[in-house]
Amino acid sequence: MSLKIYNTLTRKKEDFITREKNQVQMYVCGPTVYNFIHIGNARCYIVFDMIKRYFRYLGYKVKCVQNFTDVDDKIINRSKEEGISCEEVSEKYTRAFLEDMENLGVEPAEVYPKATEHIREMQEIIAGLINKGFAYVVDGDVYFEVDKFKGYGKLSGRTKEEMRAGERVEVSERKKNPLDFALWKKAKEGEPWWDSPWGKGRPGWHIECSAMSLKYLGMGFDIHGGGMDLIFPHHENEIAQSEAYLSEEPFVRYWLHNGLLTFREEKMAKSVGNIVLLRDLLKQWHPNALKLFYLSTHYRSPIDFTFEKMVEATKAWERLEITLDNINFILTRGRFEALPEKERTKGLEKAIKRTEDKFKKAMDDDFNTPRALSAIFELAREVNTFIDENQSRLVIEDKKVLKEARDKILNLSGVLGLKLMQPLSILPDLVRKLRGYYLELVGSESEESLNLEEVLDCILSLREEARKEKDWERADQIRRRLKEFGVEIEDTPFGPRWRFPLAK
RNA sequence: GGCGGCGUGGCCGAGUGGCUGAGGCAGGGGUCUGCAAAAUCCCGUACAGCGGUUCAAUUCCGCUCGCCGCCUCCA
Repeated sequence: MSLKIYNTLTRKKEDFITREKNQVQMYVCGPTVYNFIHIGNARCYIVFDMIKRYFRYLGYKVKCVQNFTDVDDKIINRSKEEGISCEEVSEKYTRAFLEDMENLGVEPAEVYPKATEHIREMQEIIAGLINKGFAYVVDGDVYFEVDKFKGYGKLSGRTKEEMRAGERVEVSERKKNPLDFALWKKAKEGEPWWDSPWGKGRPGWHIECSAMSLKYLGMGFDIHGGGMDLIFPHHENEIAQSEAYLSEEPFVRYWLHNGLLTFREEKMAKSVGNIVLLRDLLKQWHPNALKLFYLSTHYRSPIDFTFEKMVEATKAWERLEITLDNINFILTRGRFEALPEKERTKGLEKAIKRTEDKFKKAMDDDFNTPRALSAIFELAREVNTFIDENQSRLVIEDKKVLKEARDKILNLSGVLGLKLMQPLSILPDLVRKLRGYYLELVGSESEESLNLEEVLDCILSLREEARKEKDWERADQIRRRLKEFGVEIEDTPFGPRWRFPLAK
Protein backbone atom coordinates (compact mmCIF):
# COMPACT_ATOMS: atom_id res chain seq x y z
CA MET A 1 0.00 0.00 0.00
CA SER A 2 1.49 3.29 -0.97
CA LEU A 3 0.44 6.86 -1.39
CA LYS A 4 -1.04 7.92 -4.67
CA ILE A 5 -1.51 11.57 -5.52
CA TYR A 6 -3.46 13.18 -8.31
CA ASN A 7 -1.07 15.26 -10.35
CA THR A 8 -2.70 18.12 -12.23
CA LEU A 9 0.11 17.98 -14.74
CA THR A 10 -0.58 14.42 -15.86
CA ARG A 11 -4.26 14.39 -14.88
CA LYS A 12 -3.72 11.03 -13.22
CA LYS A 13 -3.19 9.58 -9.80
CA GLU A 14 0.48 8.69 -9.53
CA ASP A 15 2.59 6.84 -7.01
CA PHE A 16 4.21 9.38 -4.80
CA ILE A 17 7.96 9.16 -4.92
CA THR A 18 9.93 11.93 -3.33
CA ARG A 19 13.05 13.45 -4.78
CA GLU A 20 14.95 12.81 -1.59
CA LYS A 21 14.32 9.77 0.51
CA ASN A 22 12.03 10.30 3.49
CA GLN A 23 11.73 13.97 2.80
CA VAL A 24 8.96 16.01 1.21
CA GLN A 25 9.68 19.45 -0.08
CA MET A 26 6.66 21.50 -0.89
CA TYR A 27 5.68 24.99 -1.88
CA VAL A 28 2.20 26.27 -1.25
CA CYS A 29 1.21 29.54 -2.82
CA GLY A 30 0.65 32.04 -0.06
CA PRO A 31 -1.48 35.14 0.14
CA THR A 32 -1.19 38.48 -1.52
CA VAL A 33 -1.16 40.55 1.61
CA TYR A 34 -3.62 43.28 0.73
CA ASN A 35 -6.51 42.19 2.92
CA PHE A 36 -7.62 39.74 5.59
CA ILE A 37 -8.06 36.30 4.11
CA HIS A 38 -11.51 34.88 3.61
CA ILE A 39 -12.77 31.37 4.23
CA GLY A 40 -12.24 30.40 0.62
CA ASN A 41 -8.56 31.19 0.96
CA ALA A 42 -8.54 29.20 4.16
CA ARG A 43 -9.55 26.02 2.40
CA CYS A 44 -6.20 25.87 0.68
CA TYR A 45 -4.30 26.29 3.93
CA ILE A 46 -6.42 23.73 5.74
CA VAL A 47 -6.02 21.23 2.95
CA PHE A 48 -2.27 21.57 2.67
CA ASP A 49 -1.93 21.50 6.44
CA MET A 50 -3.70 18.16 6.40
CA ILE A 51 -1.45 16.95 3.58
CA LYS A 52 1.62 18.01 5.49
CA ARG A 53 0.45 16.24 8.60
CA TYR A 54 -0.24 13.09 6.68
CA PHE A 55 3.25 13.12 5.19
CA ARG A 56 4.64 13.32 8.67
CA TYR A 57 2.36 10.52 9.82
CA LEU A 58 3.90 8.45 7.03
CA GLY A 59 7.32 9.24 8.42
CA TYR A 60 8.50 11.92 6.05
CA LYS A 61 10.32 15.00 7.09
CA VAL A 62 8.49 17.93 5.56
CA LYS A 63 9.82 21.26 4.45
CA CYS A 64 7.14 23.64 3.38
CA VAL A 65 7.72 27.03 1.84
CA GLN A 66 4.95 29.57 1.66
CA ASN A 67 5.43 32.94 0.07
CA PHE A 68 3.98 36.31 0.81
CA THR A 69 3.21 38.35 -2.26
CA ASP A 70 3.94 41.77 -0.92
CA VAL A 71 4.24 43.74 -4.13
CA ASP A 72 1.26 43.81 -6.42
CA ASP A 73 -1.41 46.02 -7.94
CA LYS A 74 -3.87 45.14 -5.23
CA ILE A 75 -1.47 46.22 -2.54
CA ILE A 76 -0.84 49.48 -4.33
CA ASN A 77 -4.55 50.11 -4.56
CA ARG A 78 -5.04 49.23 -0.96
CA SER A 79 -2.35 51.60 0.16
CA LYS A 80 -4.14 54.39 -1.64
CA GLU A 81 -7.45 53.38 -0.06
CA GLU A 82 -6.10 53.13 3.45
CA GLY A 83 -3.75 56.07 3.01
CA ILE A 84 -0.74 54.17 4.24
CA SER A 85 2.37 52.97 2.45
CA CYS A 86 2.59 49.71 0.59
CA GLU A 87 5.00 48.40 3.20
CA GLU A 88 2.53 49.20 5.92
CA VAL A 89 -0.25 47.46 4.04
CA SER A 90 1.74 44.32 3.48
CA GLU A 91 3.10 44.26 6.99
CA LYS A 92 -0.32 44.66 8.47
CA TYR A 93 -1.87 41.86 6.46
CA THR A 94 1.12 39.58 6.75
CA ARG A 95 0.81 39.76 10.48
CA ALA A 96 -2.93 39.24 10.23
CA PHE A 97 -2.40 36.18 8.08
CA LEU A 98 -0.02 34.59 10.56
CA GLU A 99 -2.47 35.34 13.35
CA ASP A 100 -5.30 33.81 11.40
CA MET A 101 -3.29 30.67 10.74
CA GLU A 102 -2.44 30.32 14.37
CA ASN A 103 -6.05 30.74 15.41
CA LEU A 104 -7.05 28.21 12.80
CA GLY A 105 -4.54 25.74 14.12
CA VAL A 106 -2.61 25.46 10.90
CA GLU A 107 1.05 24.71 11.39
CA PRO A 108 3.41 27.41 10.24
CA ALA A 109 5.50 26.87 7.14
CA GLU A 110 9.18 26.23 7.57
CA VAL A 111 10.06 29.23 5.40
CA TYR A 112 7.99 32.34 4.70
CA PRO A 113 9.81 34.24 1.97
CA LYS A 114 8.61 37.63 0.83
CA ALA A 115 8.67 38.74 -2.76
CA THR A 116 10.24 42.10 -1.99
CA GLU A 117 13.16 40.37 -0.32
CA HIS A 118 13.94 38.41 -3.46
CA ILE A 119 14.14 41.06 -6.14
CA ARG A 120 17.77 40.14 -6.85
CA GLU A 121 16.90 36.50 -7.40
CA MET A 122 14.05 37.42 -9.71
CA GLN A 123 16.20 39.76 -11.72
CA GLU A 124 18.76 37.03 -12.10
CA ILE A 125 16.19 34.71 -13.62
CA ILE A 126 14.79 37.42 -15.85
CA ALA A 127 18.28 38.26 -17.11
CA GLY A 128 18.89 34.58 -17.75
CA LEU A 129 15.67 34.27 -19.70
CA ILE A 130 16.58 37.26 -21.85
CA ASN A 131 20.01 35.80 -22.52
CA LYS A 132 18.54 32.51 -23.54
CA GLY A 133 16.09 34.22 -25.84
CA PHE A 134 12.96 33.35 -23.87
CA ALA A 135 12.19 36.93 -22.93
CA TYR A 136 12.29 40.30 -24.57
CA VAL A 137 12.45 43.89 -23.41
CA VAL A 138 10.00 46.50 -24.58
CA ASP A 139 10.57 49.96 -23.23
CA GLY A 140 11.25 49.00 -19.64
CA ASP A 141 8.90 46.02 -19.56
CA VAL A 142 10.16 42.48 -19.89
CA TYR A 143 7.90 39.78 -21.29
CA PHE A 144 8.22 36.05 -21.41
CA GLU A 145 7.81 34.84 -24.97
CA VAL A 146 5.37 32.02 -24.79
CA ASP A 147 6.02 30.78 -28.31
CA LYS A 148 9.63 30.03 -27.46
CA PHE A 149 8.67 27.54 -24.78
CA LYS A 150 7.32 24.40 -26.39
CA GLY A 151 5.64 23.01 -23.31
CA TYR A 152 3.42 26.01 -22.80
CA GLY A 153 -0.05 24.88 -21.79
CA LYS A 154 0.93 21.49 -20.44
CA LEU A 155 -0.35 22.15 -16.94
CA SER A 156 -3.69 23.61 -17.84
CA GLY A 157 -4.12 21.09 -20.64
CA ARG A 158 -4.73 23.61 -23.35
CA THR A 159 -2.87 24.65 -26.40
CA LYS A 160 -1.91 28.21 -27.03
CA GLU A 161 -4.42 28.28 -29.86
CA GLU A 162 -7.24 27.16 -27.59
CA MET A 163 -6.38 29.79 -25.07
CA ARG A 164 -6.39 32.54 -27.62
CA ALA A 165 -9.70 31.49 -29.09
CA GLY A 166 -11.87 33.24 -26.57
CA GLU A 167 -9.68 36.10 -25.67
CA ARG A 168 -11.23 38.67 -23.45
CA VAL A 169 -8.18 40.67 -22.60
CA GLU A 170 -7.38 43.60 -24.74
CA VAL A 171 -4.25 42.73 -26.58
CA SER A 172 -1.27 44.77 -25.69
CA GLU A 173 0.53 46.10 -28.70
CA ARG A 174 3.81 45.55 -26.97
CA LYS A 175 3.49 41.80 -26.70
CA LYS A 176 4.52 39.51 -29.50
CA ASN A 177 1.85 37.05 -28.47
CA PRO A 178 -1.10 38.08 -26.34
CA LEU A 179 -0.31 35.20 -24.00
CA ASP A 180 3.14 36.58 -23.27
CA PHE A 181 3.28 37.65 -19.67
CA ALA A 182 5.22 40.28 -17.78
CA LEU A 183 8.35 39.29 -15.91
CA TRP A 184 9.19 42.87 -15.10
CA LYS A 185 6.95 45.90 -15.18
CA LYS A 186 8.17 49.39 -15.78
CA ALA A 187 7.50 51.66 -12.82
CA LYS A 188 4.57 54.00 -12.98
CA GLU A 189 4.30 57.19 -11.01
CA GLY A 190 3.79 56.60 -7.32
CA GLU A 191 4.41 52.88 -7.41
CA PRO A 192 7.12 51.01 -5.59
CA TRP A 193 10.11 50.30 -7.77
CA TRP A 194 13.55 48.75 -7.82
CA ASP A 195 16.49 49.42 -10.08
CA SER A 196 17.11 46.89 -12.77
CA PRO A 197 19.06 46.47 -15.99
CA TRP A 198 15.81 47.36 -17.76
CA GLY A 199 15.11 50.46 -15.76
CA LYS A 200 13.14 51.18 -12.65
CA GLY A 201 10.30 48.80 -12.14
CA ARG A 202 8.83 45.92 -10.21
CA PRO A 203 8.50 42.21 -10.78
CA GLY A 204 5.54 40.60 -12.50
CA TRP A 205 3.39 38.32 -10.42
CA HIS A 206 4.57 34.88 -11.48
CA ILE A 207 8.31 35.30 -11.28
CA GLU A 208 8.45 35.49 -7.50
CA CYS A 209 7.25 31.94 -7.00
CA SER A 210 9.86 30.61 -9.39
CA ALA A 211 12.60 32.61 -7.72
CA MET A 212 11.65 31.66 -4.22
CA SER A 213 10.83 28.02 -4.79
CA LEU A 214 14.06 27.51 -6.71
CA LYS A 215 16.00 29.25 -4.01
CA TYR A 216 14.57 27.37 -1.06
CA LEU A 217 13.71 24.03 -2.60
CA GLY A 218 15.64 23.81 -5.85
CA MET A 219 14.66 22.51 -9.25
CA GLY A 220 12.47 19.43 -9.26
CA PHE A 221 11.00 19.72 -5.79
CA ASP A 222 8.17 17.46 -4.79
CA ILE A 223 4.94 19.38 -4.47
CA HIS A 224 3.61 22.69 -5.57
CA GLY A 225 0.14 23.49 -4.42
CA GLY A 226 -2.56 26.06 -4.52
CA GLY A 227 -6.14 26.66 -5.52
CA MET A 228 -7.44 25.44 -8.86
CA ASP A 229 -7.73 28.99 -10.06
CA LEU A 230 -3.97 29.26 -9.99
CA ILE A 231 -3.46 26.57 -12.60
CA PHE A 232 -3.77 29.13 -15.32
CA PRO A 233 -2.00 31.38 -15.77
CA HIS A 234 0.02 31.49 -12.57
CA HIS A 235 1.36 27.98 -12.36
CA GLU A 236 1.51 27.51 -16.10
CA ASN A 237 3.76 30.54 -16.28
CA GLU A 238 5.88 29.39 -13.40
CA ILE A 239 6.61 26.18 -15.22
CA ALA A 240 7.45 28.00 -18.42
CA GLN A 241 9.86 30.48 -16.88
CA SER A 242 11.51 28.00 -14.51
CA GLU A 243 12.04 25.24 -17.03
CA ALA A 244 13.13 27.66 -19.72
CA TYR A 245 15.57 29.31 -17.35
CA LEU A 246 17.25 26.11 -16.23
CA SER A 247 16.73 24.13 -19.45
CA GLU A 248 15.57 21.32 -17.26
CA GLU A 249 12.39 19.62 -16.31
CA PRO A 250 10.41 19.00 -14.32
CA PHE A 251 10.23 22.14 -12.27
CA VAL A 252 7.86 20.36 -9.91
CA ARG A 253 7.19 16.65 -9.52
CA TYR A 254 3.56 16.82 -8.37
CA TRP A 255 1.13 19.67 -8.88
CA LEU A 256 -1.75 19.69 -6.41
CA HIS A 257 -4.77 21.93 -6.63
CA ASN A 258 -7.67 22.24 -4.26
CA GLY A 259 -11.20 22.89 -5.43
CA LEU A 260 -12.77 26.25 -4.87
CA LEU A 261 -15.43 27.43 -2.51
CA THR A 262 -18.78 28.92 -3.30
CA PHE A 263 -20.95 30.68 -0.81
CA ARG A 264 -24.59 29.67 -0.99
CA GLU A 265 -23.93 28.50 -4.52
CA GLU A 266 -22.43 31.75 -5.61
CA LYS A 267 -18.85 32.64 -6.17
CA MET A 268 -17.49 34.38 -3.14
CA ALA A 269 -16.52 37.76 -4.44
CA LYS A 270 -16.42 41.34 -3.44
CA SER A 271 -18.77 42.24 -6.26
CA VAL A 272 -21.38 39.81 -4.90
CA GLY A 273 -20.76 41.14 -1.44
CA ASN A 274 -20.65 37.74 0.19
CA ILE A 275 -17.10 37.57 1.45
CA VAL A 276 -16.73 35.94 4.84
CA LEU A 277 -13.42 36.72 6.47
CA LEU A 278 -11.77 33.88 8.27
CA ARG A 279 -11.26 35.95 11.37
CA ASP A 280 -14.94 36.83 11.50
CA LEU A 281 -15.99 33.23 11.07
CA LEU A 282 -13.67 32.11 13.86
CA LYS A 283 -15.39 34.48 16.25
CA GLN A 284 -18.49 32.33 15.98
CA TRP A 285 -17.23 28.91 15.02
CA HIS A 286 -14.54 26.58 16.20
CA PRO A 287 -11.63 25.76 13.88
CA ASN A 288 -12.49 22.07 14.24
CA ALA A 289 -15.92 22.73 12.77
CA LEU A 290 -14.50 24.58 9.80
CA LYS A 291 -11.89 21.90 9.23
CA LEU A 292 -14.44 19.14 9.50
CA PHE A 293 -16.63 20.99 7.03
CA TYR A 294 -13.80 21.17 4.52
CA LEU A 295 -12.43 17.71 5.09
CA SER A 296 -15.84 16.08 4.64
CA THR A 297 -15.43 16.79 0.96
CA HIS A 298 -12.51 15.61 -1.11
CA TYR A 299 -9.99 18.42 -1.49
CA ARG A 300 -10.26 18.55 -5.27
CA SER A 301 -14.06 18.87 -5.36
CA PRO A 302 -15.83 22.17 -5.23
CA ILE A 303 -17.57 22.89 -1.97
CA ASP A 304 -20.45 25.13 -1.11
CA PHE A 305 -20.38 27.00 2.16
CA THR A 306 -23.49 27.61 4.22
CA PHE A 307 -23.94 28.25 7.91
CA GLU A 308 -26.27 25.27 8.09
CA LYS A 309 -23.37 23.09 7.09
CA MET A 310 -21.26 24.67 9.80
CA VAL A 311 -23.91 23.56 12.29
CA GLU A 312 -23.74 20.03 10.91
CA ALA A 313 -19.98 20.02 11.04
CA THR A 314 -20.08 21.23 14.62
CA LYS A 315 -22.41 18.41 15.54
CA ALA A 316 -20.20 15.87 13.85
CA TRP A 317 -17.23 17.20 15.75
CA GLU A 318 -19.25 17.07 18.95
CA ARG A 319 -19.97 13.43 18.37
CA LEU A 320 -16.26 12.68 18.49
CA GLU A 321 -15.80 14.81 21.58
CA ILE A 322 -18.65 13.06 23.35
CA THR A 323 -17.20 9.69 22.49
CA LEU A 324 -13.85 10.69 23.93
CA ASP A 325 -15.68 12.01 26.97
CA ASN A 326 -17.47 8.74 27.29
CA ILE A 327 -14.14 6.96 27.46
CA ASN A 328 -12.60 9.38 29.91
CA PHE A 329 -15.67 9.32 32.09
CA ILE A 330 -15.75 5.57 32.37
CA LEU A 331 -12.00 5.47 32.88
CA THR A 332 -12.18 7.79 35.86
CA ARG A 333 -15.51 6.73 37.32
CA GLY A 334 -15.86 3.10 36.42
CA ARG A 335 -14.84 0.31 38.76
CA PHE A 336 -12.53 -2.01 36.94
CA GLU A 337 -12.29 -5.42 38.52
CA ALA A 338 -9.30 -7.65 38.29
CA LEU A 339 -11.00 -10.49 36.50
CA PRO A 340 -9.29 -12.37 33.75
CA GLU A 341 -11.62 -11.72 30.84
CA LYS A 342 -9.30 -11.31 27.96
CA GLU A 343 -11.63 -12.31 25.18
CA ARG A 344 -14.01 -9.41 25.40
CA THR A 345 -11.50 -6.74 24.44
CA LYS A 346 -10.51 -8.48 21.27
CA GLY A 347 -13.37 -7.03 19.27
CA LEU A 348 -12.42 -3.48 20.07
CA GLU A 349 -8.77 -4.20 19.54
CA LYS A 350 -9.54 -5.43 16.08
CA ALA A 351 -11.70 -2.42 15.41
CA ILE A 352 -8.84 -0.13 16.34
CA LYS A 353 -6.55 -1.92 13.99
CA ARG A 354 -9.15 -1.91 11.23
CA THR A 355 -9.71 1.80 11.70
CA GLU A 356 -6.10 2.61 11.18
CA ASP A 357 -5.96 0.41 8.09
CA LYS A 358 -9.03 2.06 6.61
CA PHE A 359 -7.76 5.48 7.49
CA LYS A 360 -4.44 4.88 5.82
CA LYS A 361 -5.99 3.29 2.79
CA ALA A 362 -8.30 6.25 2.34
CA MET A 363 -5.57 8.81 2.80
CA ASP A 364 -3.23 6.92 0.50
CA ASP A 365 -5.84 7.35 -2.19
CA ASP A 366 -5.13 10.98 -2.96
CA PHE A 367 -5.93 12.16 0.55
CA ASN A 368 -9.50 10.93 0.69
CA THR A 369 -10.40 12.66 3.91
CA PRO A 370 -14.14 11.92 3.76
CA ARG A 371 -13.37 8.22 3.84
CA ALA A 372 -10.68 8.68 6.45
CA LEU A 373 -13.20 10.48 8.63
CA SER A 374 -15.73 7.75 8.18
CA ALA A 375 -13.20 5.28 9.57
CA ILE A 376 -12.78 7.42 12.66
CA PHE A 377 -16.53 7.70 13.12
CA GLU A 378 -16.88 3.96 12.82
CA LEU A 379 -14.41 3.51 15.63
CA ALA A 380 -16.36 6.01 17.69
CA ARG A 381 -19.43 3.85 17.30
CA GLU A 382 -17.52 0.70 18.24
CA VAL A 383 -16.23 2.40 21.35
CA ASN A 384 -19.68 3.54 22.42
CA THR A 385 -21.11 0.11 21.83
CA PHE A 386 -18.32 -1.42 23.84
CA ILE A 387 -19.01 0.92 26.73
CA ASP A 388 -22.75 0.32 26.54
CA GLU A 389 -22.31 -3.41 26.63
CA ASN A 390 -19.67 -3.63 29.30
CA GLN A 391 -20.10 -0.75 31.67
CA SER A 392 -21.94 -2.82 34.22
CA ARG A 393 -19.06 -5.25 34.62
CA LEU A 394 -15.75 -3.66 33.81
CA VAL A 395 -12.46 -5.49 34.10
CA ILE A 396 -8.91 -4.24 34.19
CA GLU A 397 -8.29 -5.35 30.64
CA ASP A 398 -10.92 -2.90 29.39
CA LYS A 399 -8.93 0.03 30.65
CA LYS A 400 -6.10 -0.58 28.32
CA VAL A 401 -8.15 -1.07 25.20
CA LEU A 402 -10.30 1.96 25.95
CA LYS A 403 -7.20 4.09 26.28
CA GLU A 404 -5.92 2.70 23.02
CA ALA A 405 -9.17 3.55 21.29
CA ARG A 406 -9.11 7.05 22.70
CA ASP A 407 -5.54 7.59 21.62
CA LYS A 408 -6.30 6.28 18.17
CA ILE A 409 -9.23 8.62 17.65
CA LEU A 410 -7.17 11.49 18.97
CA ASN A 411 -4.16 10.61 16.91
CA LEU A 412 -5.90 10.03 13.60
CA SER A 413 -8.04 13.13 13.99
CA GLY A 414 -4.87 15.00 14.69
CA VAL A 415 -3.40 13.82 11.42
CA LEU A 416 -6.31 15.56 9.73
CA GLY A 417 -5.61 18.69 11.72
CA LEU A 418 -8.43 18.35 14.22
CA LYS A 419 -7.59 19.13 17.81
CA LEU A 420 -9.90 17.18 20.05
CA MET A 421 -10.16 17.17 23.82
CA GLN A 422 -8.85 20.67 24.14
CA PRO A 423 -9.72 22.46 27.33
CA LEU A 424 -12.62 24.79 26.84
CA SER A 425 -12.06 28.44 27.33
CA ILE A 426 -14.74 29.14 29.87
CA LEU A 427 -15.83 32.66 30.42
CA PRO A 428 -14.87 33.81 33.92
CA ASP A 429 -18.27 35.37 33.95
CA LEU A 430 -19.90 31.96 33.77
CA VAL A 431 -17.99 30.66 36.78
CA ARG A 432 -19.09 33.72 38.70
CA LYS A 433 -22.70 33.11 37.77
CA LEU A 434 -22.50 29.46 38.74
CA ARG A 435 -21.00 30.40 42.09
CA GLY A 436 -23.82 32.82 42.61
CA TYR A 437 -26.33 30.13 41.81
CA TYR A 438 -24.67 27.73 44.21
CA LEU A 439 -24.81 30.23 47.03
CA GLU A 440 -28.45 30.82 46.16
CA LEU A 441 -29.14 27.10 46.44
CA VAL A 442 -27.48 26.69 49.81
CA GLY A 443 -28.84 30.03 50.96
CA SER A 444 -25.47 31.37 51.90
CA GLU A 445 -23.80 34.70 51.45
CA SER A 446 -20.24 33.59 52.07
CA GLU A 447 -17.66 34.01 49.37
CA GLU A 448 -16.24 30.78 48.11
CA SER A 449 -13.67 30.84 45.37
CA LEU A 450 -14.58 27.59 43.76
CA ASN A 451 -13.40 26.88 40.26
CA LEU A 452 -15.68 25.65 37.51
CA GLU A 453 -15.39 21.95 38.31
CA GLU A 454 -15.74 22.48 42.02
CA VAL A 455 -18.78 24.66 41.80
CA LEU A 456 -20.47 22.28 39.39
CA ASP A 457 -19.67 19.35 41.65
CA CYS A 458 -21.20 21.19 44.55
CA ILE A 459 -24.35 22.02 42.64
CA LEU A 460 -24.64 18.51 41.31
CA SER A 461 -24.25 16.95 44.71
CA LEU A 462 -27.19 19.03 45.84
CA ARG A 463 -29.10 17.74 42.89
CA GLU A 464 -28.08 14.18 43.75
CA GLU A 465 -29.51 14.65 47.22
CA ALA A 466 -32.75 15.76 45.71
CA ARG A 467 -32.77 12.78 43.40
CA LYS A 468 -32.11 10.41 46.26
CA GLU A 469 -35.16 11.82 47.97
CA LYS A 470 -37.03 11.52 44.69
CA ASP A 471 -37.56 15.23 44.70
CA TRP A 472 -37.72 15.24 40.92
CA GLU A 473 -39.02 18.72 40.75
CA ARG A 474 -35.99 20.18 42.47
CA ALA A 475 -33.61 17.97 40.48
CA ASP A 476 -35.16 19.01 37.21
CA GLN A 477 -35.22 22.61 38.27
CA ILE A 478 -31.47 22.55 38.89
CA ARG A 479 -30.90 20.84 35.58
CA ARG A 480 -32.99 23.43 33.79
CA ARG A 481 -31.21 26.25 35.47
CA LEU A 482 -27.80 24.87 34.54
CA LYS A 483 -28.94 24.51 31.00
CA GLU A 484 -29.69 28.19 30.97
CA PHE A 485 -26.08 28.73 31.92
CA GLY A 486 -25.10 26.55 28.99
CA VAL A 487 -24.24 23.43 30.98
CA GLU A 488 -25.94 20.17 30.12
CA ILE A 489 -26.38 17.48 32.71
CA GLU A 490 -26.52 13.77 32.08
CA ASP A 491 -27.29 11.16 34.69
CA THR A 492 -25.29 7.99 34.27
CA PRO A 493 -24.87 4.79 36.27
CA PHE A 494 -21.66 6.32 37.57
CA GLY A 495 -23.17 9.56 38.68
CA PRO A 496 -24.00 12.82 37.00
CA ARG A 497 -21.93 14.29 34.27
CA TRP A 498 -21.83 17.76 32.75
CA ARG A 499 -20.74 19.18 29.48
CA PHE A 500 -20.98 22.24 27.31
CA PRO A 501 -22.82 21.62 24.08
CA LEU A 502 -20.77 22.72 21.11
CA ALA A 503 -23.53 23.15 18.59
CA LYS A 504 -25.74 26.14 18.86
C1' G B 1 -16.88 30.55 -28.45
C1' G B 2 -12.74 27.14 -26.42
C1' C B 3 -11.11 23.73 -22.38
C1' G B 4 -12.47 21.02 -18.08
C1' G B 5 -15.62 19.24 -14.25
C1' C B 6 -20.16 17.84 -11.89
C1' G B 7 -25.50 15.76 -11.38
C1' U B 8 -25.79 9.58 -5.63
C1' G B 9 -31.36 8.73 -0.15
C1' G B 10 -34.74 14.60 3.21
C1' C B 11 -29.71 17.36 3.10
C1' C B 12 -24.26 16.91 2.77
C1' G B 13 -20.94 13.41 0.83
C1' A B 14 -17.68 8.75 -0.24
C1' G B 15 -17.62 4.67 -3.56
C1' U B 16 -18.04 0.57 -7.05
C1' G B 17 -18.82 -3.17 -13.70
C1' G B 18 -22.19 -7.95 -10.45
C1' C B 19 -21.82 -8.88 -3.60
C1' U B 20 -24.95 -5.81 2.31
C1' G B 21 -24.96 2.38 -0.97
C1' A B 22 -19.06 4.53 3.75
C1' G B 23 -19.69 8.35 7.09
C1' G B 24 -22.06 12.90 9.01
C1' C B 25 -26.62 15.78 9.73
C1' A B 26 -32.01 15.50 9.86
C1' G B 27 -36.44 12.11 10.54
C1' G B 28 -39.43 7.64 12.38
C1' G B 29 -39.49 3.42 15.78
C1' G B 30 -37.16 0.40 19.86
C1' U B 31 -33.57 -0.30 24.19
C1' C B 32 -31.60 2.35 28.42
C1' U B 33 -33.31 6.43 31.99
C1' G B 34 -37.61 8.81 37.59
C1' C B 35 -37.79 12.11 33.38
C1' A B 36 -34.23 13.99 30.21
C1' A B 37 -29.60 13.68 27.86
C1' A B 38 -25.98 10.65 25.85
C1' A B 39 -25.32 6.09 23.69
C1' U B 40 -27.01 2.00 20.91
C1' C B 41 -30.17 -0.98 17.57
C1' C B 42 -33.74 -1.07 13.46
C1' C B 43 -35.95 1.72 9.33
C1' G B 44 -35.13 4.93 4.53
C1' U B 45 -37.86 1.56 -2.89
C1' A B 46 -30.26 6.47 -4.67
C1' C B 47 -27.15 6.83 -8.39
C1' A B 48 -30.38 13.49 -13.93
C1' G B 49 -32.77 11.59 -18.76
C1' C B 50 -32.30 8.67 -23.22
C1' G B 51 -29.57 5.26 -26.04
C1' G B 52 -25.17 1.91 -26.66
C1' U B 53 -21.14 -1.75 -25.09
C1' U B 54 -21.54 -6.09 -21.73
C1' C B 55 -23.95 -12.29 -19.39
C1' A B 56 -24.30 -7.84 -16.00
C1' A B 57 -23.80 -0.41 -15.57
C1' U B 58 -24.98 3.92 -10.80
C1' U B 59 -19.94 2.66 -12.29
C1' C B 60 -17.49 2.26 -19.44
C1' C B 61 -19.10 5.01 -24.31
C1' G B 62 -22.42 8.58 -26.92
C1' C B 63 -26.23 12.15 -26.93
C1' U B 64 -29.77 15.41 -24.27
C1' C B 65 -31.02 18.38 -20.09
C1' G B 66 -29.33 21.00 -15.73
C1' C B 67 -25.32 23.13 -12.79
C1' C B 68 -20.35 24.91 -12.15
C1' G B 69 -15.18 26.30 -12.90
C1' C B 70 -11.18 28.19 -15.98
C1' C B 71 -9.93 31.03 -20.45
C1' U B 72 -9.07 38.41 -16.81
C1' C B 73 -7.19 39.55 -10.66
C1' C B 74 -8.39 35.42 -7.46
C1' A B 75 -6.76 30.06 -2.75
